[in-house]
Amino acid sequence: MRYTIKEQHRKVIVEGIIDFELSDTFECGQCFRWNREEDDSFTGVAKGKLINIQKKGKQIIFDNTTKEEFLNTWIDYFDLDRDYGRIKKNVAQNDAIMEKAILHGRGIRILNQDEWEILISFIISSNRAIKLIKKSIEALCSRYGKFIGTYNGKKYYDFPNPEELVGKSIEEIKASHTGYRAKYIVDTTKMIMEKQIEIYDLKNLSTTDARKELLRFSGVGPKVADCILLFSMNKYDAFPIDVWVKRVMEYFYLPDAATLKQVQVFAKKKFGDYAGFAQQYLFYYARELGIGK
DNA sequence: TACCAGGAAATCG
DNA sequence: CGATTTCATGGT
Repeated sequence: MRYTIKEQHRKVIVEGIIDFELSDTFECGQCFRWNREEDDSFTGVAKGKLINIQKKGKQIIFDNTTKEEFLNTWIDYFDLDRDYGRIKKNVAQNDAIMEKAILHGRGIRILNQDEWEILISFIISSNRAIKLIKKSIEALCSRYGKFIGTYNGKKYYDFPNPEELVGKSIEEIKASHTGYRAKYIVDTTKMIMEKQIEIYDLKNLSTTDARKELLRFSGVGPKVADCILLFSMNKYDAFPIDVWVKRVMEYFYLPDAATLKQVQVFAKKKFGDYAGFAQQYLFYYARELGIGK
């Protein structure tokens, strides 16, 4: 797929990107640090950079960046060189339910996010509402992350790296409203600093082996491990099962009160190597439908 | 007020 | 082993 790229005054204007909608991509549950502005653009920090993105007709405008950064960083981060048309065709098969879910989330792209940030973010996510997860992560960033810049009068901070978190007490971490997960964050940060697990090498392992390693971290269980694999390691056969996905699978495909194992086996058989994409379409669709409330 | 939230760890049988 | 209970905390 080819697009045209123009640069002017710290703005990069791109035409020709298909299968990419900002709200679908930023609100399908894979990320926590992108926020909608009043003009329906989105502002966020990723890769240590602060940008704002807006869609205007056929154009997508990346503000506060350069053409070089777009080519070197944002194409990869937004997964823009992947053919989502082919993915959607494969996931949809002849399933009317999946076709509806895909239509609703037609503009989803699975971001290539930082392993460490996703590790800590999803440890924080366990058993909490998304609004509160975002609140905790922002508190951690503004407290311990580097100041990146200001946009629309709002200050932005990078996600703190392991060096910036290590040595903080459980009580200090708790000040970011993490509750009992503070201990998991402290312990996991220590494991990273001691190089007990090389988080940035795990993507070179098979999904099964990388998952096994992730499960050694404090606060990482099956669901969080699958999120890390899918959202930061290109492991698209991972299928994270949270309360929403479990409910939507029970609603459409399986008996009520299905076990996690049943859901997992069914998803692997039905979606195979594309399970992660299917999961995102289903999660986003389930939340749209409000299934289970 | 009671219940629930993108679950995991500890404990039980 | 698999199944059940406990764990902070804020929103509704």
